[in-house]
Amino acid sequence: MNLDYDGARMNQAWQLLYDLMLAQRARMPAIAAELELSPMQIQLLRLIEPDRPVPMGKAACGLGCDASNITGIVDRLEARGLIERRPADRDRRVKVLVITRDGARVREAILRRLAEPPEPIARLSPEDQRTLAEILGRALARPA
Amino acid sequence: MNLDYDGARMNQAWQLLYDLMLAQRARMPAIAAELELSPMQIQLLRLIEPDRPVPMGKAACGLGCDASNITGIVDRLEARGLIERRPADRDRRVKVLVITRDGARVREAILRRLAEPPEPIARLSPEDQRTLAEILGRALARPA
DNA sequence: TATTGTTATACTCTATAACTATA
DNA sequence: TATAGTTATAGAGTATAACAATA
Repeated sequence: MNLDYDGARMNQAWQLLYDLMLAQRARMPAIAAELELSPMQIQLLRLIEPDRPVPMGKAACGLGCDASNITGIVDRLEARGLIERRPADRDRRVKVLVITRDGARVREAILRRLAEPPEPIARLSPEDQRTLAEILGRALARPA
Repeated sequence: MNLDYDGARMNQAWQLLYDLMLAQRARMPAIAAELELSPMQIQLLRLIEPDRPVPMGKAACGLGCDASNITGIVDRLEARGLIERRPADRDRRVKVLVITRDGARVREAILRRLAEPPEPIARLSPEDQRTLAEILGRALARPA
């Protein structure tokens, strides 16, 4: 696709990354469907490590959605027995999310599935993969 | 976040890319809000170049959604005068989407906004950016 | 018969605002 | 008062199935 505008051009590395991201984004609904979960449910399960309770506020932040949304997402996962709400010890306003044994199994499947690199990346030579990891490591090393 | 599972490890380049994608994905709703459009509406406008009619079926394919969804997305953009439906010449079942003059202006703003690389990429040295573009170019060159 | 786009339906995600129970 | 989570509401995206017009 032509992404020119007014004669200027998108930073080339960024444009390629953007294309890759679009391709990957298209993969997500399919992965979600395989696991019989929605993309947001997958994202949330990914966030909750076993024996690492996550306050709902943190979960909303991690999913980049409003606090009012997390309620429904948690409702649906809890209804399926994959996570549980528990009152926090010190602050009784807070509820923490804990992954159940069933949830942990589903989470393993999610991580396993997401760990598969998409075709374009998997195809790269070992050298290119190493260089890519180095550069991206530098890019992400210094949090803005 | 720890993405280990069963002792194995996500391909490192892919893991970094994935993190970068999550960060970028979080940027989208904000960009959409700026332009007073939804993410899908932005995606569709991006797809329709001026004087390049796009059949609705192609649009659905480009957006990676079902044919039944494109109807509503087009409805909302058409209601705002940004695109138009027109019957196709040869096959009267087909409708093509054309961007209006107003739509083209909004599209320019979208492309301009999306062209800004996210912080982590923008910070990279020119050499790293060049190398990154080379590697990603190789990755995407050979369509699977 | 097959295909394109639409409609009807049902569910998920989304933000805003008002509410509750705590702090 | 301020904060964490909930509820109510309204809008947008999602897939499935049934449908009309056309091929």
